[in-house]
Amino acid sequence: MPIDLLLNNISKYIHLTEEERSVFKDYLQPKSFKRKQFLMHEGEVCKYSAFVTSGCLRGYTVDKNGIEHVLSFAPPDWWMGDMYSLISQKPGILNIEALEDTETITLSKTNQEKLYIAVPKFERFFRILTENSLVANQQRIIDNLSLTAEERYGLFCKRYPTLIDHLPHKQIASYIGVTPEFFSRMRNRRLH
Amino acid sequence: MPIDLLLNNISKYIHLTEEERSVFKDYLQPKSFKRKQFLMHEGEVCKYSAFVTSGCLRGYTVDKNGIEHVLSFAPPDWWMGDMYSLISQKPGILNIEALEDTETITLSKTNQEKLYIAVPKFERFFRILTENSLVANQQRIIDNLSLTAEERYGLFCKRYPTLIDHLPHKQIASYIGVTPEFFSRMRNRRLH
DNA sequence: CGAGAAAGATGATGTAGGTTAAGAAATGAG
DNA sequence: CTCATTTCTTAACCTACATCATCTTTCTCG
Repeated sequence: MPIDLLLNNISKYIHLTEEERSVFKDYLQPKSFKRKQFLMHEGEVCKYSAFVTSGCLRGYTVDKNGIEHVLSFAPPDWWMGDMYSLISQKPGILNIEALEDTETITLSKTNQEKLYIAVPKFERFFRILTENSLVANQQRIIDNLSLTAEERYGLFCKRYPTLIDHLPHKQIASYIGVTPEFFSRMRNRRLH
Repeated sequence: MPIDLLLNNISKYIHLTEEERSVFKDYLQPKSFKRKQFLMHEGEVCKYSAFVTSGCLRGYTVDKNGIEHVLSFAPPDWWMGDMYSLISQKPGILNIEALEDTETITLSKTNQEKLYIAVPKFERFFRILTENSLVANQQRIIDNLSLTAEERYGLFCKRYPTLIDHLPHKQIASYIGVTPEFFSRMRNRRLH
């Protein structure tokens, strides 16, 4: 059951009673996306966060030259959303697209707020989730400031081994912050 | 009173009773730092977060070539800490230093945990704080991926006008991700 | 399974920003 | 106030990575 993946994930941080679990479930809604389908486009207000149970999502921006920049991937067991738009309820900056057929469990912004009131423990859960995400983002900033592209690629391979042979190279290149051409050259160098 | 700055800050996100406010105060400890004094060095476990009421702090890492990279500044009304170390209680990666004589109100990790239990509302406060911080960090990643150094400098000026004529140029250069030499050239170009 | 599209590789050339070095200006401890 | 230290500027040269163009390989969806 996909929802077990989510409940299991949550149980790492907070303990839920059977009652609370059932309240929580009522607030959720499963959503499926076909490859290349979008969860949201920039300029729209983000209305829910999505927990991936199978497949993979990517969130990216498009710069003034039309070049895409990947902010994050969401393989199974990860949450995805346009954080900025979710919390401000203003038009978002991210495009979120399914890289392959993807199953998610979504929690709408309104239900999330209801959940905080019905089961305050979830304040804690999402606080911890956000803290972890913040730390990962801070580390990425430091990496971007202090490492070469090649070193960042090495780190990516180490940190996300499952993603490496799963994603198109150009997506990884974009996440790391180089062009597909340079990425190709880097990889060739690595194989001596 | 410095603590009013903090209470005022908090009241933007949650409402506290007189009772709760007083519990909160009991968990706090004021700490002063002289210019160039360190709150923590990398490799130490971070034991508290600091809310700045006057002065300014900076958090930075040192790369393998000995070059410093500024992750964040904390002027008055901002929190500072090594998030990674605070939540994991493992040796931290940041050096946190006072850029000038600085007054802070600190909340130890242990008191923060007690606070969550004594006044659960603070789960919400710190969740929101962390969410905002996450959004700012995501934006910085996007900026680093998609803008030139000159554009990032422009943004910095717009977003942190008070910091601009307050901080040594080399610190801003480091935050933006360029060398002091290039920063100097950029600034000259701007003045035509 | 086959055609069209997308992804990847490779070479030639361009450029944003780094490095090194040295002098000028600002700053702060005594 | 002053000298030592740190910060800032300028200039010549260098390199990691981008761009552009072309070709090959791999998908994908009818």
